[in-house]
Amino acid sequence: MLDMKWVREHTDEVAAMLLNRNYNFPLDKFVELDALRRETLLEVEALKEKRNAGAKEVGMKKKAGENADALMEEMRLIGEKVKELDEKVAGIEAELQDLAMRIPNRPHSSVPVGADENDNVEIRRHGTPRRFTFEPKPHWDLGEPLGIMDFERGVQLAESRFTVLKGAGARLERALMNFMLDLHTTQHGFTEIAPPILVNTTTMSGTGQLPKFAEDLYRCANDDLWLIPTAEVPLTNLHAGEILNESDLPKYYCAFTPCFRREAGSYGRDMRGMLRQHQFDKVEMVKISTPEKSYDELEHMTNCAEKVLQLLGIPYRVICLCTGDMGFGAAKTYDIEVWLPSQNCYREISSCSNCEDFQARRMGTKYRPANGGKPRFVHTLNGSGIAIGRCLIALMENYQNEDGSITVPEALRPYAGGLEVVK
RNA sequence: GGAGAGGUGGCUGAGUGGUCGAAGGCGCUCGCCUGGAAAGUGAGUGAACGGCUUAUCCCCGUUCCAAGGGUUCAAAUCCCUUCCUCUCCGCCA
Repeated sequence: MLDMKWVREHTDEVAAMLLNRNYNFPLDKFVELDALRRETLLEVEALKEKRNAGAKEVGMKKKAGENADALMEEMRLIGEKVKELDEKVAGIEAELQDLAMRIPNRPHSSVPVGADENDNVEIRRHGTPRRFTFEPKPHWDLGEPLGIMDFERGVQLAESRFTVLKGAGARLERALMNFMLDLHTTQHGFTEIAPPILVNTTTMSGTGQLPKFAEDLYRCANDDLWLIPTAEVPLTNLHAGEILNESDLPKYYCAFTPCFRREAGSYGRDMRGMLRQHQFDKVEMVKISTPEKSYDELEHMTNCAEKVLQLLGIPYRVICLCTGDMGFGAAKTYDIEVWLPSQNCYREISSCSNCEDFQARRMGTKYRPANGGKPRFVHTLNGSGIAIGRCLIALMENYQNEDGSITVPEALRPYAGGLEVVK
């Protein structure tokens, strides 16, 4: 959520920002409603002031043994008017709040302006895609013969976009999880968290998944609970409603969790294999920072995600998303894309974003500056560190051998019981 | 799920209809005291929204004692609903 005052005083800038993001938003209605809110508030507050003074006077008269009937009647009438106006204000505020929650974050000035993914800017590449002496297979043609991936049974147990991992497939999934968690906790200073995977509506709204993106989420119909689409949600909300001390910052959290996404609107895309699943595992990183440090923290967090791929020896590139391709709550986003030989292109495996104070304002997370000033909103960052399912795919495809076996990267072997080759 | 107790400021803890944003204590900030520190001592110490304003300073107003609703001229205090915590019982990985 943006600062309402700022929006009010910078409507031109907001309109331009919405345009850059390809966003359709009724800004005129918002401005109009905001003015009406203040106007009505002024009216009702004046009446309340009168009523408060009157009530006090009634008290004093009664104590003095005087008759206060006329005054009480007058205050009763004011009370009725107040109630009426209070309801009006509440209605306006609810509508205004709902609108405000649907305005996307403002991109940082360093973000390239562009319409879609074609305007994203490549920042750097690492590793050289391997030159195969044979035709590299897609992961589904590797996984099924090896007996480590079962797509049919995934569908049978749930529906399409679910996969069963078996034997070495499941083992590698678990190895990757432990490898990434150990790296981030022991080398990068993150505190490991095991959070709830079901969260309530307030939590889901804090990070911006609600109210706008309910269609993308799985919901528990009998409870006010939703399945998380990423551990960003519980991790970032860990300090919702709190005022932290500056000395407590920055906070580094990471967690392994399954993630659940309905993938509404992606019918037909990446239907084969397990590139795009309704359920997938991920190690997520979250940072809570002061505004001054948040962009340095973004660079560092992106490096932490890259380190995973570097150690596994998988080629990747880092791109900076343009204004039109960025997510709702992000002010700046780096995507990390891994090389997939079967597709002959780079595919997203991690997304690292600085949300600045966008989520903090929704959650109510502030910090008290060390110099004792007023509490300020923190900046929040999140990044995949990294998506495990896609990492498994990338590993399989990049490390495949001509006979269909897969060499396990050395860095992973200690986590896979010494397994060197899956065959 | 059943029975009971309770949810007040950064913490602790008073407050059962009126001048209570809320006593006392702790903590914190500033000052005094001290060679310095402790102890002692004096003062201060919440947030949101709106108005005023060059100003996120002041000042003024409104709101906030788990959340939402109700009663009343007036609610932290009375009533209802929900949520949460604790104790006991039941159930359970």
